[in-house]
Amino acid sequence: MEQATRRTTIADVARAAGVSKAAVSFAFNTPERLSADTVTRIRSIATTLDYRPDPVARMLAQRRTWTIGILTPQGLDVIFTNPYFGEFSAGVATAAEAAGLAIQFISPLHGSLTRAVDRASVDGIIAVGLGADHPEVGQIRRSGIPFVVVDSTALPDAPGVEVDDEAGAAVAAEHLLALGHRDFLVIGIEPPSVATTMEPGGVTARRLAGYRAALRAAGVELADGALVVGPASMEGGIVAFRRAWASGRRPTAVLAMSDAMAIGTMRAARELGLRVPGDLSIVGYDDVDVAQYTDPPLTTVHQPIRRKGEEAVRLLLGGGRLRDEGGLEQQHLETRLVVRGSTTRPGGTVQD
Amino acid sequence: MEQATRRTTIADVARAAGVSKAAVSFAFNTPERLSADTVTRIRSIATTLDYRPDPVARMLAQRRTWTIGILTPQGLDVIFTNPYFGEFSAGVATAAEAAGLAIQFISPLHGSLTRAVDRASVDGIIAVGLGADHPEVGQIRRSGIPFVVVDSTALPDAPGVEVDDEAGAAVAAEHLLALGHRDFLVIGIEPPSVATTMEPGGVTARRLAGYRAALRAAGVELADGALVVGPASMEGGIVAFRRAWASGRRPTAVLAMSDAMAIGTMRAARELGLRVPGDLSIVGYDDVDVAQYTDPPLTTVHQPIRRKGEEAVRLLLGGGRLRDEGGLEQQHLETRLVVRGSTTRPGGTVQD
DNA sequence: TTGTAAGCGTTATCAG
DNA sequence: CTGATAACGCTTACAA
Repeated sequence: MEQATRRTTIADVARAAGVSKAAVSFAFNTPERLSADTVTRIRSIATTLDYRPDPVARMLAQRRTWTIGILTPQGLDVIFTNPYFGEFSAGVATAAEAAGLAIQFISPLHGSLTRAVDRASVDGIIAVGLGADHPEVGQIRRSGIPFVVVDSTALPDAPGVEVDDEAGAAVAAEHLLALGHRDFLVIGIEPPSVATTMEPGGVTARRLAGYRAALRAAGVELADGALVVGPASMEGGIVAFRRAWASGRRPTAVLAMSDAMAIGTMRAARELGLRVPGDLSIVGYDDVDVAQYTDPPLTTVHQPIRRKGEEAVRLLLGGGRLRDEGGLEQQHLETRLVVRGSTTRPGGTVQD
Repeated sequence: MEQATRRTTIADVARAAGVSKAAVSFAFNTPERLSADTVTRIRSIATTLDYRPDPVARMLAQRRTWTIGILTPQGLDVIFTNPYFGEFSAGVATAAEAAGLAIQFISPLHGSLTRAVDRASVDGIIAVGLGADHPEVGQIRRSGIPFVVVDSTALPDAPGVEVDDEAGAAVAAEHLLALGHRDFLVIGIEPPSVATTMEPGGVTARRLAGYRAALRAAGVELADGALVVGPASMEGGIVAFRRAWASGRRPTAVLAMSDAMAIGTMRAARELGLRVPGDLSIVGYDDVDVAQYTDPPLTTVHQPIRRKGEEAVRLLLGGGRLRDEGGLEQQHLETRLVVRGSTTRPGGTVQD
């Protein structure tokens, strides 16, 4: 990966045009400061010489990279294949592009997120799903780079965009309860650092609290072993459900904390001879695109994933709308239940 | 997005340690060139001052960005939500991370890919799905940045990684033919630039050629209007199938050029009251992760998506294994048919 | 309207 | 073995 020929620099153009480097710079960045024909002359020469300003030199001089970073504790390989992240990133990308900003993913480098943060050259950071236990936020704070957290109510002292995870979870449980279900299995998300699965403030803990609250209000308790966790992937859903089944659990409904896991559960259940939703009702979380395409289509808790990304960028750029007394900008987005075909009453027949 | 306090520079550390900037640099990059205790002293002072080398300054001085770019003609919003791209990117990311390289997505900026290429600061580029009509490859060539093309047999004079699209397509068609199908609908991919859908050398053209070859060998011709195209998404699949249906086509089997479109087709068919595969057999292309999770699981042409990404990085880094007489490094990967549940004989009963 | 020159924070060259 | 000093390519006061 070696450069072949030296590329044209601003000095080359300046020399060829018989002007100073500053003039060339002006010709592109602030043409109004130059006479019209100097501009055209310089530009035409630049074109001839195939001059393109070196982005790195420009970044150094301006001390701006025109790039925002998306920071996640997961590896890039899981990020890129996870539909939730995909839609979130799409949201970030849309807003970033509109602002002329590039985006860079900051993900553990050789196992170290800290190192990755140091090596990243960005003007701002959007941190996704960072638990309170992650030292990186301190690191970022110290570095003075503006940042916004997403899905991290565990960090109430940082600007961020959130969704009411607990309420969303409660509505999901209430739906199942209303259908008559009493015997549940909840499938939770295991964060990258296994030790912190139940970390207070984590998504898993928040959603679990929501499920529990709704259940309790209906006088039902979650049985022992009625919570299994795994990675937030379809495979993770399969494994989790099989494990629960193997350990003897026979729920009539499952509350999955992500659509991917719900889809995995659907398959695992089917392989076990269960019909969905006839023998087993399933509700997911997120409402990613694929949720509409499963068979049956997935009942799930919708959250505005793309908008989360867009709002995060807006906040980072200083356009936050909400600002509480502490000067903290936070954006709270709504969730809602989308009832599709994967839920029915216990022992109910398959409906369309 | 403004920096708060000025960050510690190498000069600060040098001053505090009473050494030159060069010494500080050595302490981190080539410690063996310094006496052991100078190194420890400098490092400890650096830690105290919370010094972290500025990545941009480093890039400028080294004239290396330690970043490779993934170039695509599609917008980031479609890239990030497309499972094929997701898996490909995951492959690139894996290999890049191992080599200590970051990755950057180069996608049309305000509609211009050319501009995006200019603004990207990367050491090498992996161009995905670039047609021969894209002027960007000329641009990149001229810039002297090393590059590799993927999915672009249209550019035989560039190093690249390919898959035998035609053969894969042929096998898919043969499978359906062997089951007894004679009436087909093929659902093709419409590239970002609509005008070039049938551009010679494009994926659509290549796969279509494969389908046709197999069909012809069996003495069947594709009827008029038996090819519909759309964007490579689930939604695109829905729309395409509905359009074909509306125009009166009643195939017994569909050959979809992407799994996403196959999944969309599956749903559209179901909504039209067709059973899959009973009334309609469907075979996809790619074998993305979700293909295993549809109901029925999707019969599809497998291609090693992640490996394509990994090989592309390897090629870019100069580790290509194949090298033809022209010194051109190319990697040809295999496809294979994966028969799952979405295909059966015409009018056949649903099988498990 | 245009030119000069001082950064920006590193790494690399080359004396000492 | 160590340390000045000059790049690196651009932007931006400040002068002219």
